[in-house]
Amino acid sequence: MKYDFTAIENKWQSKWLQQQPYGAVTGDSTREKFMGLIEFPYPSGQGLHVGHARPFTAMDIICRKKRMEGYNVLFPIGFDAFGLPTENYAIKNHIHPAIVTRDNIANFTKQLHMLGYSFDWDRVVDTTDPGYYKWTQWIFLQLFKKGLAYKASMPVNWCTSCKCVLANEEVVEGVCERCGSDVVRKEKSQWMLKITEYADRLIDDLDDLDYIERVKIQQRNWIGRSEGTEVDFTATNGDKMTVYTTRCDTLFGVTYMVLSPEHPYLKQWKDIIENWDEAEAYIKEAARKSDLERTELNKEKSGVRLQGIEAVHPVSGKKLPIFISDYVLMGYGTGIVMGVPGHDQRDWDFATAFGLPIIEVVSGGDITKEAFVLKDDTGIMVNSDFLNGMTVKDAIPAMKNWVTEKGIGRPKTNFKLRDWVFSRQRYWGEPIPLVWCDKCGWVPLDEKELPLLLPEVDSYEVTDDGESPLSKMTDWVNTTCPHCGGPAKRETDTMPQWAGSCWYFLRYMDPHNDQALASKEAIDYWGPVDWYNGGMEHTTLHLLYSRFWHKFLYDIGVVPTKEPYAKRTSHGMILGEGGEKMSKSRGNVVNPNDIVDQYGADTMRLYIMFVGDFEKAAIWSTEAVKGSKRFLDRIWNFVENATDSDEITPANESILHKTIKKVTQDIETLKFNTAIAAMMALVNEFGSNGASRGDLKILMRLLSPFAPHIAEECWEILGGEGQVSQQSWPQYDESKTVDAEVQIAIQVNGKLRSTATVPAGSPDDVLAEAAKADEKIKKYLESGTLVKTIVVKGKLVNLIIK
RNA sequence: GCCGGUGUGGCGGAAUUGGCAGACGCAAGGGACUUAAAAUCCCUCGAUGGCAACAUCGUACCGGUUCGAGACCGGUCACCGGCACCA
Repeated sequence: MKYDFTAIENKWQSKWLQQQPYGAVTGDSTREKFMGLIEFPYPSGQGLHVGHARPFTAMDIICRKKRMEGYNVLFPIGFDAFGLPTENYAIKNHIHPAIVTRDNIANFTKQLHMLGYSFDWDRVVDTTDPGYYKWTQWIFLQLFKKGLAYKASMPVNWCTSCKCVLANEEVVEGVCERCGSDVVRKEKSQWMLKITEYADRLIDDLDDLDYIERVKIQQRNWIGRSEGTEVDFTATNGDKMTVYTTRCDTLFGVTYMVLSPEHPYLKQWKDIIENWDEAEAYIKEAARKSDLERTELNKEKSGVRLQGIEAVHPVSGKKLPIFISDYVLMGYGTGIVMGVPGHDQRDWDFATAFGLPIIEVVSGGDITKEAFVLKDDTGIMVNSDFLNGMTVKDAIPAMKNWVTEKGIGRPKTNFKLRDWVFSRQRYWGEPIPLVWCDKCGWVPLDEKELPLLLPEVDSYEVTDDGESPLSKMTDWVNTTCPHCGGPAKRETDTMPQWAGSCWYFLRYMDPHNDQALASKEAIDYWGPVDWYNGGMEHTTLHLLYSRFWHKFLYDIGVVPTKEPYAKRTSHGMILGEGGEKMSKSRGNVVNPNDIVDQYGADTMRLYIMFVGDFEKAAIWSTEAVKGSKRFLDRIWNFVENATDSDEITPANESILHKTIKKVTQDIETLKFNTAIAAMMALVNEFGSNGASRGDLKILMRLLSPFAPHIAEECWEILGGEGQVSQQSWPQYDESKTVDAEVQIAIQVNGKLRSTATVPAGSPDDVLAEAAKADEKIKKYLESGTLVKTIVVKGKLVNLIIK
């Protein structure tokens, strides 16, 4: 009989649908718990693609193995369903986004069943379900009550096409991450979350986490902690001009000061600044430029020197010219920079462009050619008063202490991380549960009022002035103040797509709870997530945001752990046949449905894991899928013709133990490709030795996490008890993984000249003798003198002959 | 520019972390079975030379350490990802 994958897969999938065998049991103290997490998908209209199948299959394999090892496994799935594509589709087709979402989720669910994933289907979450976003809103209210959510008017990233603000993390190379349109700075009043308050903890707590190193590095770089010094300069009108510097040792090298064009001093100084027209024109020009233009022009330094005001050096008392220039960012440090052209290349470029003096305060470079920027802190201070003769390394703390004692400065830590712009001018997101009252200011809704439901609107389109579609719903907007009962207006912006995913793993632990986001017992039992695998692209977005929210929930006593995820790994992308990213426009997208139709889900699963190193990008090849199918065909054939014995075939014993060992270890280290290769090698060996039912039953247990349907079917054919997925994970006996005889390499002067077979565990001198006795080696021995013999146990003998 | 990562047959990729380079698979070639094809099974498959046993070369490039280097060290190049005027 042929391997009829369609019939087999349908049979087992409908059985699983009925039995729901993968339910997790909260509170089971008889077994160790394991929570394996994948990033829940955004249910797009295109459905599941092979890019999902890779991480999903991987975690499914891990969880299936953990179950067989006796763990109480929670492997949940859900849908991160708020977001722009759904809203845009809804606008275009005049369908409510909730209906679009429902249909897409139904399609995804079907596809996930089709691939045989062992999710706990009783715990599905949907971020757009009011029963879910009630708690997203609840967490937001707690953030608000603790002062971590605030509304501020500031220059924000504005996508010209989405007509919506973007978080810093959503701007990639000056354009919108989602649509690729230009991003400009726009002054807008926005809800912000104080993630910066957690910056230190977000960095420091990484040390104890089992995250792959590149994730930690990327988060550290993104948060960008820098230790430096603030120094107070003064303006001639008496205003304090505080700067931030990491090189306070160069204080005597300052020849000018620069303000960011957005600096509030500029408006204050309007009447003092004699060339205000010129300054104002520059400020306006800077505001008009998109981020892209601003960085593209970074070779040519531009700026305006302010007339009528100067700065005073805090030590020398010298007058210094003040400039405005867009190379100084308002969002970092103090928005004012001390210009040290001798030792900072940007300052050097600026000073050169404006003909400003360049003073050398660290010797060792040629400051007439370029700034001398130290990398190893070993330069010697010159022209620097009491610092002269010191190394830079010593001068930095010396100056830091000195300015602190004099009261003109202080140590300061800065971060690149900015607060999180949290509001979006969009319909399809969680409503922000706050109202504005002219008397009371921003007032939170009573928690009993949650969820604050999204109202029905006539149009989902943003207004041209960039207001949320909700702003037009006057019935909804106009409300009463929960505090004073007077007239009030609701916030009409919604939360960003990232909100719902910040805490979804907690909801999985207790998804039907209507009293709390999850019960304490459930959180205590399941948390933290034992293993979270996801894409690198979320490292400085979702992963960082959810660590932030979790730390906040820890602070208010909702969760017992500081960190949400104990372990984080990451998979590589699946590229199209030509080695390029899969995309609709390139037409190289592979639809898993087609592969399943043609070869079956088990082949699909096997291939996506066999395609290459899980952590690296891999190129899809529909041609190569056949190899995985052939492997399953061969297994099917062996099962149908199994030798009539439940014993292990002696000739297969050693390779069986080796394969168990290899597969067991490789799953833990994400080496699925070599685990499958090992099983293929085993089946090749069956080709020479034949395979008994006993041999094949072991293979089925190893195979079942990878290819669960065929493994169940074969288990049944082989007369196994129950289902193979309910069996224990096979154990290997180390002593049986060793062959009786091993082949060793014989080298002469480091070059392979022969091989020999010796009994396993032979002592060194036996190996040496075997090597010397080898027929092929004799001529080398005769050609010179043996001066040294190197023996590596069980591996090789190297004869040094001169 | 800065921070990561990668570079191995025609292709995807292995290599116990310093010990037989190319496991496993795809493609290709040859053979068996078949009226034929597909499927399946068997063999070959880094390069060069040789009838052959075998020899020489070979893991991006140059150099080094070592009895021995794909792996370690120094330098160079290429590609991929992230950040990018962060003072």
